[in-house]
Amino acid sequence: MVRVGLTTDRLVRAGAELADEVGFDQVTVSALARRFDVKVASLYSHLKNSQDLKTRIALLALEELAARAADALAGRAGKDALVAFADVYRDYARAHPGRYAATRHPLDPEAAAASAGGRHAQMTRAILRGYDLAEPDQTHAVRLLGSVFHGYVSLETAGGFSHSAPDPQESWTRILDALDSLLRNWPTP
Amino acid sequence: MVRVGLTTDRLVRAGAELADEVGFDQVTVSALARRFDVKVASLYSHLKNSQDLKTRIALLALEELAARAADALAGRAGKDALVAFADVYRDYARAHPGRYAATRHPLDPEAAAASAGGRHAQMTRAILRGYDLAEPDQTHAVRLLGSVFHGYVSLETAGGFSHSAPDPQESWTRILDALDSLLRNWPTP
DNA sequence: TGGAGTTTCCTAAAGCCTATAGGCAAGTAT
DNA sequence: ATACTTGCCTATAGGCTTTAGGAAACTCCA
Repeated sequence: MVRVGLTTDRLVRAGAELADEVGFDQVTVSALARRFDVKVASLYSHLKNSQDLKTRIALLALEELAARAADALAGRAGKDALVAFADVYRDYARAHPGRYAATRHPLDPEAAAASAGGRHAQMTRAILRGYDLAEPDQTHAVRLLGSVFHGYVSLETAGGFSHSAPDPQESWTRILDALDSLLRNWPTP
Repeated sequence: MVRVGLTTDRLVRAGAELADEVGFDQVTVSALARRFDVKVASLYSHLKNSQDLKTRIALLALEELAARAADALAGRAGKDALVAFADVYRDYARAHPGRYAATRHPLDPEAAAASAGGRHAQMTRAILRGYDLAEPDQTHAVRLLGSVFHGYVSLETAGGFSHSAPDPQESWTRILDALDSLLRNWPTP
């Protein structure tokens, strides 16, 4: 009996790769076992169950994304920061569609609390420091930015904009221009 | 042997209800058979397979949503139309989370072509007639609106805004105000 | 009205996935 | 070298999908 050296960490990282290749929904304990050339039951010493695997992949993806976003934000402000931050999301989703899908995986409250989710919100708020928005408008703007980033990336990766002019990159650029303009001229009722 | 009177249509409608109750991902041929108190194999005379069921539920939801949107748009223009249209999406997603999730289900090209997807895009364009946007900015704006609506609704139903002030309804209203303002002052590079 | 034909639902079975229990061997510590 | 722990195994059970083939219920026409 050869020991392959399975660990929870290796399994989760391989699961993330698998997600990018076949889609997050298609990530199964069976497929992962196949990838390590190991029997399925062996994985259950390292993973509680299938749900646990998916949750851990989601947390990994959220961490990765937060790290890239933090990196992109360093030393930038205003529109520069806005665009860099937005690009991180879009680029990550295009390079790692399965991982990105994982970030949309519903987390139970404890997992959510332990996740990088809070950092994402904090970074969005940091971007808004470059604009002049007081509460509660700042929160409204945080929610708007989150919606646009997630919505655009989600529709684009789902193929919603494919095969139709103009180029999605062009729309993305112009939408970020528009958001910048909107944040500088946020309407008060 | 009692005949229950299964038809593709009844199955799809029941599948949509099931989706709203247990989530679109949990819709299975087995669960549907259970609901009709019928053996699983019996459904395969009416449905090609599990994928077929999900696709049909997606098409049903897209139709319903398009019908409601068309209704909301009738006799409205400008911001009035924008808000009414957006509310249709949000209200539909909150009332029918499973069906809404179904509308995000990837469709193969033929199904997509036969779907109400095109009408949704057309209606978004119709809203923009109340604003002064020439191509390609109109398309950029269509994509922005689609992203915001889908993104916000998706994050909200995923619980992203729950248990945090301010009220999501308030953010929604202010975001629509902001979009209206943005569309009236669309920046040109 | 009484088949003939069609439709609807059934049983049976195979394949894949999740999950648990219990066992043996490879590594580790004394 | 022996005892302990850990890692991966076999075996098993239950659920979902899908196909094949059969029998009962409905329909339609002579």
